[in-house]
Amino acid sequence: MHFSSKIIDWYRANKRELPWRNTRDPYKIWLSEIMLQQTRVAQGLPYYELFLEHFPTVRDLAEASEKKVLKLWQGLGYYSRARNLHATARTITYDYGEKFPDTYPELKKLKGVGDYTASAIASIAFDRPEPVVDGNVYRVLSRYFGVTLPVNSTEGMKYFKTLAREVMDPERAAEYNQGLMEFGALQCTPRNPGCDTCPLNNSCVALQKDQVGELPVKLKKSKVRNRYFNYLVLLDEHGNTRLQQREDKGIWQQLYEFPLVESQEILEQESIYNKVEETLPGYDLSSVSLENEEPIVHKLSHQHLHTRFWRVEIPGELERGIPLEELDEYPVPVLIADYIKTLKNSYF
DNA sequence: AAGCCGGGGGT
DNA sequence: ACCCCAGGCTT
Repeated sequence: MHFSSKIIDWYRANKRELPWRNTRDPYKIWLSEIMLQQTRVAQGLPYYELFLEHFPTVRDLAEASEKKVLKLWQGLGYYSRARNLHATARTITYDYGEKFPDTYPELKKLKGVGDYTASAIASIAFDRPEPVVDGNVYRVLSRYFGVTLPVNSTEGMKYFKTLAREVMDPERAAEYNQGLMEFGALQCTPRNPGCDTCPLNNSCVALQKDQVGELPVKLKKSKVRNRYFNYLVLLDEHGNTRLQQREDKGIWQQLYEFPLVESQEILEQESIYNKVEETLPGYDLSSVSLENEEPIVHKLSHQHLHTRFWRVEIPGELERGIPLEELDEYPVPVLIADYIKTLKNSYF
């Protein structure tokens, strides 16, 4: 039996029941694909349900504020996905008459829709014979066909895309694509793959050559950068604090955080005092207290953020203050959300 | 081609 | 500590 047929048979017997598999609505397919970029099904699933509750149609999403979209996205990471999702919802609604494009090249023009996602929507929602190549597919194909080309090199990406197209079943693209990805997620896993029970174990090149553990080949990984964050948590006598919005570069664009002092190394208390003096001239520094002596290390995939929170008690009423009760309306990074929880516990 | 962009879970 | 996840965008 052929590769694609075995994948589809395996899929029919082993597939998970997932909400976006019970629909051909391109809006829902698109939403699920954006959310699942670099994200596990288990992590993305609750967000998918949440978004459909708040935005049943693409128009509902288009008419929402970016702040609300980011708030609902909070915790899922890679926030440019949320901003692009919102922008594309508006494009579909206001420029495309609420109708999704149904071909690969047209889909790929949408913000946040790259090669993978355009292929996924074209095949799953519209039955186009477009092969998808995601992290699962790289792994399965490199092992089964014994391909040692680095999957994240330009040459490798072209090769695997071509290979995926050659071995796909164009008549059953939707099922084949989803089956191949599901197979990678559940059977041909990164570590401890289920080769013993694999329906392809009599023809898998990597298994025959004992190279399952070495495939797929990937090019290096970038180094982790250390950063030192000091957040000034202003608190006035009315229980107001202050947030500021992060700008158009770097991490957490458009999300909110407390006023930030960043430094190359861990700051001495003296330096923080100086910063407070600059910000609030004549301020009584005896009301500044360090919340956590041991920095909280918030780990992103490419940065470690060594973070201290300083509580700054403000006499009277703060300008541009936000009541603590309203803090949860603001989209914030997980690092800030976690601190806000403890802040509220200590305050109330 | 390389770097950047989150957060969580598995090993 | 390191790897991976239904990748895409910018430089």
